Amino acid sequence: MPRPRVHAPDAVLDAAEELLVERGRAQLTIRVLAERSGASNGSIYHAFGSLETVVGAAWLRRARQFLTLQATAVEQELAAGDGRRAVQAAADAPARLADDDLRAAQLLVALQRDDVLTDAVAAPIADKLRALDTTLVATLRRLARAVWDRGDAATVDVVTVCVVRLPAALLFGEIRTGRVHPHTRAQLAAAVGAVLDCGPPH
Amino acid sequence: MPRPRVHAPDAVLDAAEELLVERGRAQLTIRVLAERSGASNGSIYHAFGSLETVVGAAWLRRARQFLTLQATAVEQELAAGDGRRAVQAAADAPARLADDDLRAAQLLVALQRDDVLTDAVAAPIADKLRALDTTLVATLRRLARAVWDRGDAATVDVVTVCVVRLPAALLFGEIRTGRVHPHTRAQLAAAVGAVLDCGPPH
DNA sequence: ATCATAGTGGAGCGGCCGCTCCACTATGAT
DNA sequence: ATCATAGTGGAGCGGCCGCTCCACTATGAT
Repeated sequence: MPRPRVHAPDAVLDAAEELLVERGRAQLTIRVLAERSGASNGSIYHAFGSLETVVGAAWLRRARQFLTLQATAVEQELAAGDGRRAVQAAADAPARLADDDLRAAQLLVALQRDDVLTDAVAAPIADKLRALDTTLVATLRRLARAVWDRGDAATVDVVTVCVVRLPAALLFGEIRTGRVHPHTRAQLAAAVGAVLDCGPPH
Repeated sequence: MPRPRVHAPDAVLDAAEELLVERGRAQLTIRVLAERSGASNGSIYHAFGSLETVVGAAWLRRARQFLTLQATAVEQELAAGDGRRAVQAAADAPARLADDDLRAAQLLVALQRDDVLTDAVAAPIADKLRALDTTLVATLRRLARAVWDRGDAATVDVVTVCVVRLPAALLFGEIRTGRVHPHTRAQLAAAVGAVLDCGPPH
């Protein structure tokens, strides 16, 4: 009964993604997005409600892609029974994503979770973004149990350092420039191993 | 012969520092800075020329403080002849700065070099900021030589990972929240050791 | 043919931004 | 006393922002 869409929402997200990777969040304005995507200001607001919702929805697609890839890699190593290697695989996941789909990795590197999940993100997208936290924490706890037979806060913190902080330090810059060196991945695996060897606080 | 200053430029930098730590760069506007520092819009522009110059000058003070502390720690370990421990000391420098002067560390964590050194920074401050790069690279090369008797790009890159990237990953979040745990410093030392053991690419 | 309605396009509102402009002020030199 | 001048204070300019508003359109149902 209504007029059909002429701008697919996904096409707007694609344009937003390009602009976020090329120019960063601060340069993504509704006017630039309208020009790049071909959709008018009015269409974008009708479909999404706010610019931050567009950013949230674009990020959500890629974060899901990443977590799926990461979970697959983790399950594979856990099936082989090696908790330590599972943590290393989880840490290496951003590098694997960059191999598979550089733009996906570049979007996740351009914008962190807290940059995305702001008050202006519409509830349906915000809820889905928060659901990703639960997924990630579940993976982290699973890894902590695999290494130490414990999934308490202290062990989860150690795994978080290995799987979130160390990859950000070593890989993100190279993903941004488009080339992840094998040597950097080896350094990451070594650093993860060393942090795991420290164990949780006393 | 002229009218004397009623607002010391350092007091404006102090106010800018507070605001940067408390609210971040995006919330630091000339109006907020004028209100907090007590200096008027006109005074601030007369003294600095642009808001980005204020930010640059505030950051410069703290970056110098940090590099001095870091260089002292490095020299001490190099005098003892242990290149590996010198790299670990350099990596630990942000944690030591946080112990000495939390606000200094928080400013450096709130803003990275590239956020500060923009086109709008007045030449005298911009030049001094660029001079810090030279100082840091000299330290990195010195460390590379101490570990491998080489100061080429490949070895300097490894030291950069140890001294710049790993501390950012492990310490910055805790500095932001105001409490650096000893266990985190131990993890950092272990990760630095592991990355050094990898050596430069083949 | 008419109607209800989701979607479209673009003018423009209100607000904040960095910065400019300029009348004015407080000093030391004469 | 007068003057030159570095510094002060604040009004307000021009520009960009996110977002609203609303007349209009293209469709399927009747």
